[in-house]
Amino acid sequence: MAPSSTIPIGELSRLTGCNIETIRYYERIGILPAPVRYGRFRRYDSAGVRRLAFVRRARELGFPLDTVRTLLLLAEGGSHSCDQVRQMAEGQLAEVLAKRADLDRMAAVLGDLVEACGAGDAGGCPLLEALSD
Amino acid sequence: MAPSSTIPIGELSRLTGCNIETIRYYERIGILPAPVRYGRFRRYDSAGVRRLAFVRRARELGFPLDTVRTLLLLAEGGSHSCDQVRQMAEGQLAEVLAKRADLDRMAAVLGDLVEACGAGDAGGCPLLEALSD
DNA sequence: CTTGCATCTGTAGTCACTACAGATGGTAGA
DNA sequence: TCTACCATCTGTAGTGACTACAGATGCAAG
Repeated sequence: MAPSSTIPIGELSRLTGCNIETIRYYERIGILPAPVRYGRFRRYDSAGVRRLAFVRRARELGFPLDTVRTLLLLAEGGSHSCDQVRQMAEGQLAEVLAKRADLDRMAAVLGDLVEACGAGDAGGCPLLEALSD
Repeated sequence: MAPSSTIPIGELSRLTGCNIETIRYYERIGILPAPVRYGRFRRYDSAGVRRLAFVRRARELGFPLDTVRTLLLLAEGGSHSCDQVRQMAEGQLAEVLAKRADLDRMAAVLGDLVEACGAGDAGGCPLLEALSD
C-alpha cells in the first residue's frame, strides 16, 4: 500500500522520456522534490513518476518552468483556482500564437528567397542580395 | 570618397534597430570587425551599417549566428556559391516549418484545454487533469 | 579478475543576448 | 565654476532550459 520507492532514475527516465541529467536538474532547481535514497541512489515511487510526467506535459505545451511550478502547486492543492489556471493557459496560448505568426513570416520570406535562388539568376545570388538590401 | 567613419555606436544602434550591447557582443564574437576608434570610441562607416543590417535581416529569418558568419563570407566573396546559400536557406526553412508544426500542435491542445476550462466543470480543473493524465 | 553498467557529484558549456557596475569624457545650463 | 547629464567604455555575470563532461563509486556477470 505504501508507495514503496523502488524506481531508479534510469527507469524514471525511460518511463517519462525525460533525460537523467534533466531530472537531476529539475531536482536541483526545486521542480521535483529530493527523492528517497538508498545509499547514494535516488529511488522514485509512482507519485514521482506522475509528477515528472506532469512537468513533461506542461513543458511540451511550452509553459516555462516557473509557470510549471505554479501549476504543480495548484494541482497539488486541489483545483479550486481553475480561473487562474485558465488565465495561465490563455497567456501561454497567446505566446504560442505570436511565435507561430513570427515563424509564418519567416517561412514566407524564406520560401520566396529559396524560390528566387532556384531560378538561376545571372550576376548575383538573389538571396544574398535581399539580405544586403 | 573614403568611407569616413563618423557614426557612433548609438547612431548605428538607431539606424539598424540593434541594441548597443548586442553590437559590442557581435564584435566580441567576430561577427562584426573591430571598427576604427577615435580615442576609446567606436566609429562606423556606411559599410559597417550595411554589414550589421545584413546580420539583422539574417537573424530575423532565424539563421543562427554561425550560419550568418558563413553568409557574410559568401556575400563578401562575390556570390559564386548560390547553391550553398540556397541549401542553407532550405535548411533554415525546414527548421522554421518544423517549429511551426510544433507550435501548431501546442496551440491546438492549449485551445482545447482553455475551452474545456471555460466550460466550468464540477469537481476538478480539466486542464490540470489533462496534465495529470 | 576485470569488464561493463548504472549511478553519483560538481562544474562548465550551449545560444543569443541582456543587464549590470563602475569609470571616463564632453557639453550645457545655473 | 560647478554640476548635471549624456554617451560611451570595459568587464563580468545573469537568463532559460537544458546538455555534456570529468572523475568517482559500487555491483553483478562472465
